[in-house]
Amino acid sequence: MAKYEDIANTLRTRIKSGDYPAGSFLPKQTELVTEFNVSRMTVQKAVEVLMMEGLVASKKGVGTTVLDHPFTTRDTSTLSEYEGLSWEMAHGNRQLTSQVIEFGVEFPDETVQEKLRLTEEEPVYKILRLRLVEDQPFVLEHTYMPLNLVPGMKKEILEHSIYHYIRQQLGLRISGAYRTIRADKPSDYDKLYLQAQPEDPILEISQIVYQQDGKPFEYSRSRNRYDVRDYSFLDMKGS
Amino acid sequence: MAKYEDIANTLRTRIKSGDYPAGSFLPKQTELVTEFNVSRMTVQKAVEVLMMEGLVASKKGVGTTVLDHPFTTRDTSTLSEYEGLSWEMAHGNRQLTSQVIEFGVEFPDETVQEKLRLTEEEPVYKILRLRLVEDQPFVLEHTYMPLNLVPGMKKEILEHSIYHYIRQQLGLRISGAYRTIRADKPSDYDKLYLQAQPEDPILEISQIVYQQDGKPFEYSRSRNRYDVRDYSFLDMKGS
DNA sequence: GAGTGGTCTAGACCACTCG
DNA sequence: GAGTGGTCTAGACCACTCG
Repeated sequence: MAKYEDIANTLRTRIKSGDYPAGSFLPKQTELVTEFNVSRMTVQKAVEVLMMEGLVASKKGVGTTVLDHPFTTRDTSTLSEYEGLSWEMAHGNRQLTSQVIEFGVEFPDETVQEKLRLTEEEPVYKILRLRLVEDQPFVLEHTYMPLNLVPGMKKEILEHSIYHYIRQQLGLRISGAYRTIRADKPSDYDKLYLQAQPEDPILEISQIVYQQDGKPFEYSRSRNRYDVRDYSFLDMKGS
Repeated sequence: MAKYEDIANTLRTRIKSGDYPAGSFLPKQTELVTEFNVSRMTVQKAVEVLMMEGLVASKKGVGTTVLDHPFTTRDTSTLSEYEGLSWEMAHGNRQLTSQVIEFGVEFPDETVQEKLRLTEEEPVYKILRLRLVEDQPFVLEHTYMPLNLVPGMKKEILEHSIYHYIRQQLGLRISGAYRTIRADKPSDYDKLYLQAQPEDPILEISQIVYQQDGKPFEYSRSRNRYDVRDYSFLDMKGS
């Protein structure tokens, strides 16, 4: 653990515990330098972390203020779609089960070729999973992954967490995801598996997930019942 | 303009122009030090900017790779909702018009009190605007702003860009926004103004926008026709 | 003018990856 | 062992804000 991460953690704890209340100033950088016995550059790196999280904001010539965003008081876990639902649910104490509806290998159609940057001869897994929370239909996930990047996929894995397998077994590292969110009318699949009525909207979150080297390794469309899911996030302006 | 910003701009240009093709390595940090005649810390700050933008990724002991994300080749303008639609449209060469349906002052209800952190005695503007693109209904925006933070709002301003006024005239600085995206059934308003059919889903993007000092100054719900709008963004993992 | 945060330097040590 | 990026130091100068 780097020093600046340590310091950021300490400061974050103090903010969340009310030690540095919202609206007050953080101690001056020179004070933090003496408290933690580090150079000012290191203090600044720590403060930058908190700025990225939306906890504080600095003004030249004035100081660094503790903000009062929703995220200051609420759970800090930015819901990351690619962490997988398993993670999300485990932390919410709700029981998630997965039902594998389709699992096969095929050559990608044009859309999948484009999203995953494959040729038509590079096969992909095609996966359709229904995810249930407390036995209620929650999300229908259409997933495509290139065989060569994610070898050894099994139905058993799909029934638990794909991401656990990808990270722990394959050692794949994720750099980020490109997401598109839209509203849609229910498809026949949605009506069947999500028990959506014809007039029930669907919230679709599609994403392309990238490895650290920039190669896309997952393209998925998550179709959510409109009444059980929204998507929230904090969008901080660059410094 | 800081040195590291200059360097980041130069490197970004080289990446987009194909000078540093996707998949290749960026020059080593020591090489960049000699080229730009700066210290390595400054080079690193520049590279960090590009990492945040999803253009490159570094690996210890290896080097910094140029990635091949959608954003590497496409327009880099991350659509920021709080920039206002006016900006977005001006850059897409599509004509945006605004129709003010409601504009008044009222005491906030409980929801608005909570979102904007106001007491029930602090009045807010209530604004309902229909925004049309090429004369087609596009978004219906319900907006609330506290009077004391945004004084002097006029109907004339609403017909153009609220954000231009807030930034240029009032000098307000924005730190970020908290957004929630969901799908919904059309309301009576949506049916009337967006010409939504009863079975047409609505994509709702609601946001609370914060000033630099952490005070919320706008709460809005943008109701979009499902067939003309989606919401895309790049979610990069923290370093 | 005094104090603040933002940037920058010229070094240093380290963990990591590769052959 | 040689090379890489990540972190850190102890200084320095600056633009900005405030009284």
